[in-house]
Amino acid sequence: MPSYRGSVMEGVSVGAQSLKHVKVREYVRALVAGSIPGSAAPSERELVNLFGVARMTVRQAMDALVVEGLLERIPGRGTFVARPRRAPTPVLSFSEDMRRRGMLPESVTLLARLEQAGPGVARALGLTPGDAVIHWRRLRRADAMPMCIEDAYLNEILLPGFLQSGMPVSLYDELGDRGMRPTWAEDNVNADLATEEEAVHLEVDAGAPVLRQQRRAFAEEKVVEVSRSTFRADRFTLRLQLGQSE
Amino acid sequence: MPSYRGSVMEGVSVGAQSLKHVKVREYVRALVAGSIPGSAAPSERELVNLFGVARMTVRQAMDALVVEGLLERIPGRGTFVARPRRAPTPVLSFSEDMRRRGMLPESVTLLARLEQAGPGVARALGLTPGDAVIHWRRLRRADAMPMCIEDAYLNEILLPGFLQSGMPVSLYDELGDRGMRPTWAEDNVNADLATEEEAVHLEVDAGAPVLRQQRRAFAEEKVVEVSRSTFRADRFTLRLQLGQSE
DNA sequence: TAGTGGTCTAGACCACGAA
DNA sequence: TCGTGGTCTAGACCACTAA
Repeated sequence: MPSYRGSVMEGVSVGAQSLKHVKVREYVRALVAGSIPGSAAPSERELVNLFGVARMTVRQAMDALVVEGLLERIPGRGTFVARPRRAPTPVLSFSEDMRRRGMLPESVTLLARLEQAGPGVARALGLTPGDAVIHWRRLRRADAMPMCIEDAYLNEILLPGFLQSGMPVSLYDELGDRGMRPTWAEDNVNADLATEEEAVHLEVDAGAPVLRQQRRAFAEEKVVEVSRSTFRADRFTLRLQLGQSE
Repeated sequence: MPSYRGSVMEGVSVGAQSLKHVKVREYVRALVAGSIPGSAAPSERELVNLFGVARMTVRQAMDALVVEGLLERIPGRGTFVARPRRAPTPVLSFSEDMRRRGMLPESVTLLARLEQAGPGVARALGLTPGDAVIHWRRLRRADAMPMCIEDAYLNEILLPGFLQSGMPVSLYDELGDRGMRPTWAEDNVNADLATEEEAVHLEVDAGAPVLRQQRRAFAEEKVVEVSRSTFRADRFTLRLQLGQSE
C-alpha cells in the first residue's frame, strides 16, 4: 500500500528496501517462501528484536502478508504459513490454457488484416462502427489436433504497428509487453452445431457439437480484445473455478 | 480480523460495538453506505477527535475498509468511497441465476431418492462407492419454458432428513439454512447433442445442441453438491466474469 | 508461567496535494 | 501554508495457548 517514503531512515542490517515495514515484510516473505503450510513464521517480538523496530511496524508488515494470504495468525499460538488460497479462474489465452493442460499449442493464421468495425464489434470494443480494428483469425491446434477457430478483434488505436510487426506467438504475451495484459474478462459461452466452414477447419462433420466462447478482455478499464472462439466439443471442456478468493 | 476483546473499554458516544476500531469501522461503514464512489470519507484526524481514540486505532479501522474495497486512500488528498470492485462469477443456483436474468424460475422434481453412489459420484463427493447419496433430478423452467435438466447428488451424511423434510424450492437456500451454502465451485462445461430422453423433457429435437455443466460445489472445504446440468443451447448462454477481484 | 497475537495510546516527522 | 495520508516509536494491558 505505501506509495512514497516514510520518515526516519537509518539502515538495518537485514534486507535492502527503503521502508522499514517493507524490509520486514520482504524478509519474512523470503523466509517462508516454499515453506509448507502450517510451519511457523517468526513471532512479532522476534522480528522487533531482529530489526530493531517498533512492534506496530512489524505488525504492519505482517498484516500485509496476512491480507495477501501468505500468513495466518492464530491468537495465543503464533503466526503460520497459510494454505494457499483458492483463486477464481484467471484470464488465460488459448496457448496458456493448453500448456496448463499439458498440451502443445500451435496456431495457423487464417486471416490478419485491418477492417472497419461492424456494429457488434464496435460496441464491444467501445468504438464507433467503421473505426479501424485488427481482425485476426487463427486455427488453434493442441498436440497437433485441430481444437478451435478463434476470431480476435483488437482496437487498432491501442496497438500501433501491431499488424506490421509480425504476428506474435501469443497474443496475451504481446499485449503484456505493451503493458496491456488482460486481467479481467467477460465471457459468454454456449453450445452450437459446427457450420460447414468450421467443420472443414476443425476436421469434424458439419453439425458436430461445438462450444462457442465470446470474450471481452480488459486491461485496466480498457477493452483490449474482443474474440469469438469455436471449440470442438469432443476435445475441449471448459474448466472453471467460481467463487470468492477468500 | 479481531477475534476477541481488547483492553481498555470506556464506551464512546457514537456506535455500539465492543472494540474501538470496530466502532470506528462500523461508524464509517454506515456513514458511507450508499454514498456515490468518489465522495469523501471522514479524515483520520476527524475520527480521532470524534471518537477520542489514537490515530493508529482509526487507521486500523480504515485499513479494514480499504482491504474490503469500500474505501480508497489518496495520499495528500484524503480517503474516498471506492468504485465497487469487479467480482468474479459467484456460485449461483439455477433459481438465483434465472432471477438475475429477470426470469421466473420453476422446477419440477422428476426423481428424488436415496441411492448408492457410483464410482464417479463417490469420487466427486469424496465418498466410497456404495455410500448413500441423495439423487435429485429436476426439470428447470424459466418463464414457463423448459431450460435445463439437472441431476444433483448430495452427501446424505451431511444432510440428515433432507429427503423427508420435503424438497426445498432452492437447494442453495436450503443448504444455506444448514450453514452449508456453497461459496466455491469447480465447473466443467462442454457442448453436446441432446439425447432422446433429454429432448422429450427439454421439448427440442433429439440431436439439438445442449450445454452440459458439471459442478462440484464446496462449503468451507467440504463438497456439498455434485451436479450435472443440461441446458437448451438456444435458450441459455453461460455468463462468466474471469480474473482477480483486485 | 511464559510466550503469542490483539488492542491501544500519544505523540512524531515526512511527502504530497490544493489553495 | 495547511490538511491529508504514510510511516514510526516505545511503551502498555488483555486474552489465549501450551508447557
